[in-house]
Amino acid sequence: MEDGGSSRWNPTKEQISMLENLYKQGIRTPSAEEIQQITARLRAYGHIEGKNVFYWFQNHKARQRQKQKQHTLAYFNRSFLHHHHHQPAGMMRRIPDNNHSEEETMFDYDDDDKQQDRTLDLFPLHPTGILEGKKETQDNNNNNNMMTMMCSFMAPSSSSSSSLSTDDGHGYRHQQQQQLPFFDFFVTSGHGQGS
Amino acid sequence: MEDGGSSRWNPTKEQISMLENLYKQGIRTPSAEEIQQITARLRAYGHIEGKNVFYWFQNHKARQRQKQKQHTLAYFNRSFLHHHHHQPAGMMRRIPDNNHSEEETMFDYDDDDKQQDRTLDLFPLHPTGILEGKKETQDNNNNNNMMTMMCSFMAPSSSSSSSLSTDDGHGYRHQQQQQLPFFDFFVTSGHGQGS
DNA sequence: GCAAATTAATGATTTATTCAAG
DNA sequence: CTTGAATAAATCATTAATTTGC
Repeated sequence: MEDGGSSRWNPTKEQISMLENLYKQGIRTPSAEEIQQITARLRAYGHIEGKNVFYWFQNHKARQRQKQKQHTLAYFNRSFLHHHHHQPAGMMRRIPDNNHSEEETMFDYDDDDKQQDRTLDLFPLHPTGILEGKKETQDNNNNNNMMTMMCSFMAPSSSSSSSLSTDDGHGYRHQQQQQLPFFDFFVTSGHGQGS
Repeated sequence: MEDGGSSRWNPTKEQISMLENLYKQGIRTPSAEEIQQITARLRAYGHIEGKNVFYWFQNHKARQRQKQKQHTLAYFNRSFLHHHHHQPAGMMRRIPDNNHSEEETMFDYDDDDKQQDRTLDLFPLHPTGILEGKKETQDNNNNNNMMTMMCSFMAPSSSSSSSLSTDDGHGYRHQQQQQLPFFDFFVTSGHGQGS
């Protein structure tokens, strides 16, 4: 398959590179808006959707973490095997022979809860000045929260695709692909953010 | 608070009852469309959104499972304490004194992977005949998959709320509530399902 | 009876694990 | 074997039950 009906996103070099940059800059769990903008930017380099960005950060974070864990483990082991517990007092800092330029230095990857800085303008590229007048007036309308957001977009769709009881007459439900979708839901009637 | 600005969904008796019925009928991980319809139905009994239905099934499934595990454990223990390993040859079947009408019988709750039947018309109520002509032509357009679905609804929103680099000028990013949203993403430009 | 204090349920989010395409 | 995609497990947080002292 060329690129058209690929079942899974295949990021381009540029996209990966930019995503990694964002990651290095501290982005871990981008918000809805961030994902939107990131996606918009990366689209210049190839087909991409918001979910891809979302997943990418999920996976990258997780896998960096487990890589980190392994390295820490390895370090401990090696440390013990060679010159047993001669730690120079004060938590060790770095894997001696770790020259990977990708990982954060030992014990230095900030987990989400650690109030990471994220001091960045996400793209060192032409910042299209959009979205300037945004104060932190998050007081009432922090509809950053997806769900809520999505809900105002989708309609109950009473006549789109599959029926609630796709029965086929044999009493069996056709398991289309492998399992059931995912977190597929959303949808609410127009209740807005009443009151 | 009456019901207006509650931060979390508070299901009514009827809603819970109906959800439990659906669960008993075999629903575990409803698809996007199913959630939509379920939500629509349950809305008759009070405010509710798709995500609530989604979460409810997630939680209920998980918690039934762990309840099940505990019961199984309890059974094993009791079994061993009273008449040690005198299993009548052929995996035991049922907890003798288990009269709960809620749980499935021992070892009988079907996990998602077990090609559950789900033979049901979700609501024993007036089945509104909607969505009849639906063949299992899921071959190409199984846009059952949210993500994809959502993506066609939302626009890049280049001027809605927060900026990508909400910098405030101090180089700090305002942590508005407690953490970052959730699985907030979606959004793509109109790429449809162009083959 | 009735609130403040505690505990139990359960709705909502995040993290870990698994599955499968390339 | 890497990694995108999806689900399940663990966790957090808020609301309802329940208890307790008055």
